[in-house]
Amino acid sequence: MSSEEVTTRSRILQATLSLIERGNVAISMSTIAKEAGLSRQALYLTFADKADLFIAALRFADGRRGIVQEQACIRAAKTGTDALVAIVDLQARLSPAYKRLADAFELLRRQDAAAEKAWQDRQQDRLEGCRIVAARISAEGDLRADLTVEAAADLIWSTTSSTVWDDLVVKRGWNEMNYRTHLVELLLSWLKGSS
Amino acid sequence: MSSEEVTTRSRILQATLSLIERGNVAISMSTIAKEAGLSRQALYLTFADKADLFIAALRFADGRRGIVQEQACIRAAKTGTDALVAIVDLQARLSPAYKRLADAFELLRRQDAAAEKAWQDRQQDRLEGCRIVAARISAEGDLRADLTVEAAADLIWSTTSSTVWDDLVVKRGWNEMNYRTHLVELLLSWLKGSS
DNA sequence: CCTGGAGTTTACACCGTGTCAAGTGAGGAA
DNA sequence: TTCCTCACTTGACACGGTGTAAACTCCAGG
Repeated sequence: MSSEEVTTRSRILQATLSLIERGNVAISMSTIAKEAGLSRQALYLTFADKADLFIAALRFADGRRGIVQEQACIRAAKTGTDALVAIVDLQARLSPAYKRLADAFELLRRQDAAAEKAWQDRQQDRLEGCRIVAARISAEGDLRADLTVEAAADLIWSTTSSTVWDDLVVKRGWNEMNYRTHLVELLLSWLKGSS
Repeated sequence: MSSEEVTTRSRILQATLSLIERGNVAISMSTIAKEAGLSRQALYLTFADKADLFIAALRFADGRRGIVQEQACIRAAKTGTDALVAIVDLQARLSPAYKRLADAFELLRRQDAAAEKAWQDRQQDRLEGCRIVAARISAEGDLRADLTVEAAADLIWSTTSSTVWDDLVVKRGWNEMNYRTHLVELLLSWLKGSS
């Protein structure tokens, strides 16, 4: 179970992620096979189908970055407000790579229920993180009285999505600094409420 | 040029939109032809290719709803703040149909430059609307001093996207009322700024 | 009458996915 | 050494999607 072990499986996953991260959008099984130095058929010896391969690639990518560890950092923040900053921060750092993965999954999700589920599970994890932070802010008395923790979590979750990141940073050319400060301001002014 | 005229072209476009709005995601030329009561080849007599057809369908949909008229309503609002409410309101009403169109375009945009451009043009129109509203809010002295009109417009634009609407209303089950009040609060508290 | 336009059928080339059958080659066990 | 097995290769196929082409039908207008 050494993480450095080079199995055929890991070579395929590496090749897949390499293609995804290179921004190559239409990725065929042939392309992946070529990238991994294998025949197209060899992919089907390890993975049931394309969706199966991509789901494995998703988990592989999550494992390679320390997603769990990153999320622990959010939990370790001193206050709920700091945790919110950490969420925005994490999103600013991870979104470039995430966006590519999301794009690669876009086609597959519509056709394959398992791929859709894998993607939703991942979103669910992020939502769970947002919920915890919203609960902390509430517990610390920083949440406007007329907001529920649920509503706060949902809105934090949706505004810190990689789609919004893409709109602002990629499409509108914001730099990372602007993204972080403005998103934190946006959410905090709403959560704490004073107007 | 009667808008009620039933040409082959309009029958094809109707059929296409009907399939898109029915939530049918994988739409093939065969399916459209069947829906329109024509042979698959007939589609190619009117449209160069699938992207061409979908771009026409996009414009057709925009024309059928009075998009231009709707946007005039935003301009007609008494204050910049009212205009912002109108934007959120419009988005709440149009997003269900928009989201379907966006999904149908998702696949095409990656492959066809013209389809990508048509979609971007449309996004650009909405951004332009946000810019005008941001400028009005600024002119009326309601914009926080440390915010530029550009930044305000960008953030209004990205948080009122149909993706955020989908996240909140479809995925998180918000009702229209919640979506509208919370989004307006979110944006106004940030724009006017007091914390 | 006959011509052209709109639409039809049938066929093809090309590509992507997924399956199948037969072959190869290297390493381990007897 | 021989034999077996496992991982992998090659080549073929069915299926479905896009886009092109040729030939046929049908009908209205000159």
